[in-house]
Amino acid sequence: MFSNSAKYAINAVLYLAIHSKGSEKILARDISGSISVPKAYIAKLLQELVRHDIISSERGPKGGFYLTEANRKVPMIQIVEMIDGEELFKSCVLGLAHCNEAKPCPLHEKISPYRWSLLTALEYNTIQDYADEISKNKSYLPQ
Amino acid sequence: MFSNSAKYAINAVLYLAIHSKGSEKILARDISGSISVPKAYIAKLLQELVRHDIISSERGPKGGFYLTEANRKVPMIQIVEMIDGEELFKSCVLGLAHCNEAKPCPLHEKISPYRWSLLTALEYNTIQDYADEISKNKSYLPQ
DNA sequence: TCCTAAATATGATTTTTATCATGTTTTTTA
DNA sequence: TAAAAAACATGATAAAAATCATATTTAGGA
Ligand code: FES
Ligand code: FES
Repeated sequence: MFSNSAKYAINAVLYLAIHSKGSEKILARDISGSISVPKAYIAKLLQELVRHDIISSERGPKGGFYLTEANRKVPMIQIVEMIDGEELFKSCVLGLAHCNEAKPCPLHEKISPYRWSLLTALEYNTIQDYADEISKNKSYLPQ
Repeated sequence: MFSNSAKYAINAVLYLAIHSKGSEKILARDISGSISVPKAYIAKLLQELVRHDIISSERGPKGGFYLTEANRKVPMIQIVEMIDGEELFKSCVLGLAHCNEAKPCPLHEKISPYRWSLLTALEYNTIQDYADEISKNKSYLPQ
């Protein structure tokens, strides 16, 4: 479904959302440990998330990663699309040029309503929305 | 979702189901051309499908690939599992040890209906079922 | 101002997946 | 019984994804 990188990025961002209150900063090292992804790997992903304005960072001692209010309002889909691209939900599961209502592949009818609802769930729910669910123990993070 | 190999295999098998009536055999070369996958690549996949009793073949001149009645009754899921493995539908999309109803990850609720729809569509429908839909122009194959 | 701790930039390596190639076996047919 | 046409087996190469490494820049604090 998602690439490893996309999974890791989602985990990292949600970890941040839950653990960095206000301007409290979290180190790449700590995120790495908590979500069990090698530091060098997650660091690279975090840097790209910063470049795309999905999370925020500060360098130097006392630096680290954190989320602004604006960051918290970013829809989840942006994390996925940053890494796996926009085609993920738009391409046909069997390889038709584009998923096509008019000339559907054999699996289209069975899956597209559910696929569409997944897409909208990622489009209309923000990082904060998902973090809230975790805080309320309605869902859990890996580890 | 599926690997390229799995997509190709599904396409190849459905092509076979539609074009090989009875004991009529289809060449790897023809399948390759029709579904736009390099011959050497699809040939390798076809051979593995034969080894798993999902399709049938005969060597030599007048040889080729075809489907027995038994082959036509094989559920689609077998093609996918042969190639992408059984974990595809059982593993958590965010990396929890296993997809878990009791302790779900933040995306579980959103994604489960999609995955479930895909899984059941593949488990409860046979190769022939899908071929019939295509023959009745209710769905189409790539290209 | 200098040292240190952090992110950042960049690129190298490894692993996996996708693709290509080539020789071997089987079977039909002349 | 020889030639040809097909699948089959095996492995080589290429491309992409995942992982690791290292030098640079920035900012805080002594
Ligand atoms: S998923 Fe194949 S056409 Fe929509
Ligand atoms: S728990 Fe993550 S997909 Fe079910």
